[in-house]
Amino acid sequence: MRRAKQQLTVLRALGAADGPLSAKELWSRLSGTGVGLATVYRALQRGVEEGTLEAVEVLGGGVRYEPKDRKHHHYFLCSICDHAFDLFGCVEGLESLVPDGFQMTRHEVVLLGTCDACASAG
Amino acid sequence: MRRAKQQLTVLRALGAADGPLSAKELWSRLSGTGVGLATVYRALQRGVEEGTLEAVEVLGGGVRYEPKDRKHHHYFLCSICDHAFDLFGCVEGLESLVPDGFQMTRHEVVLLGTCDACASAG
DNA sequence: CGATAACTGAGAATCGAGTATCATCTCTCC
DNA sequence: GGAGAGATGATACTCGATTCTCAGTTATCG
Repeated sequence: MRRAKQQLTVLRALGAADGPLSAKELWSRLSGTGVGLATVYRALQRGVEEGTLEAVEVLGGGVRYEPKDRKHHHYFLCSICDHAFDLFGCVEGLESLVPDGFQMTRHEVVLLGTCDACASAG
Repeated sequence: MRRAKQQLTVLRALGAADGPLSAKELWSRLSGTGVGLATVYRALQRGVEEGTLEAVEVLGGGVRYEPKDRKHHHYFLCSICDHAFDLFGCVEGLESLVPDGFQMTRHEVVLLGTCDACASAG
């Protein structure tokens, strides 16, 4: 039986986000709930172990986490607020970039720029 | 006048590489020359300040450096040897991924998999 | 050669991210 | 209510990357 109430709070906040969040980012969204940073890390670690979360690396520093049930997608990283937004869709023609003898198993695409909110505010 | 002999050694090694190198990676390629890690960092920092080098972030951890004179390109990151290789060419259709209100100024593409050497060895 | 400023390597110091520890708290089951 | 496992928050700690410090070295110019 799972009694981890605070961890659920953490996972719920992560599920509600519009993109992958870092531990710190997630923690700051929980200020007011009294959840400690250690608990955030515990929830994330556990989620990854149980296979419900995925640790992803976008540019711009550390690891971010998001629910694993999402389809293949990429990210838009806002250079002002440093938040990563999920994008939908993908691109074609990646195979043609692969050099002879190399085997591509995965690809990542990151778009950088300014998000809606920051563009309006700026 | 520039008298930094060791720093030139560092920059030359970086220029000869087939992709961006991290400070450590670069340093290990200089083992035998007696160049210290601090000097590698100094050369990189100076190169960036002078505009001849660029600090780039590929996935897989830290910052890597490469000469700034190279054209727009992307990277292939080998998950075995963890080396990043320059790729030539780019992809189309990125604009269609950008959500309304967002402004894209840059993009990064990283292909992951196994490089030629590691695939043969594996 | 001799003075000076730049450069160098080694190791100490710093910084941030993530982890371990521990005393306390709280479910759950009886 | 009481016992015990699991959960929690604060904080100390670890670890790797980078920067700083300093004493010794070296290039340049006269």
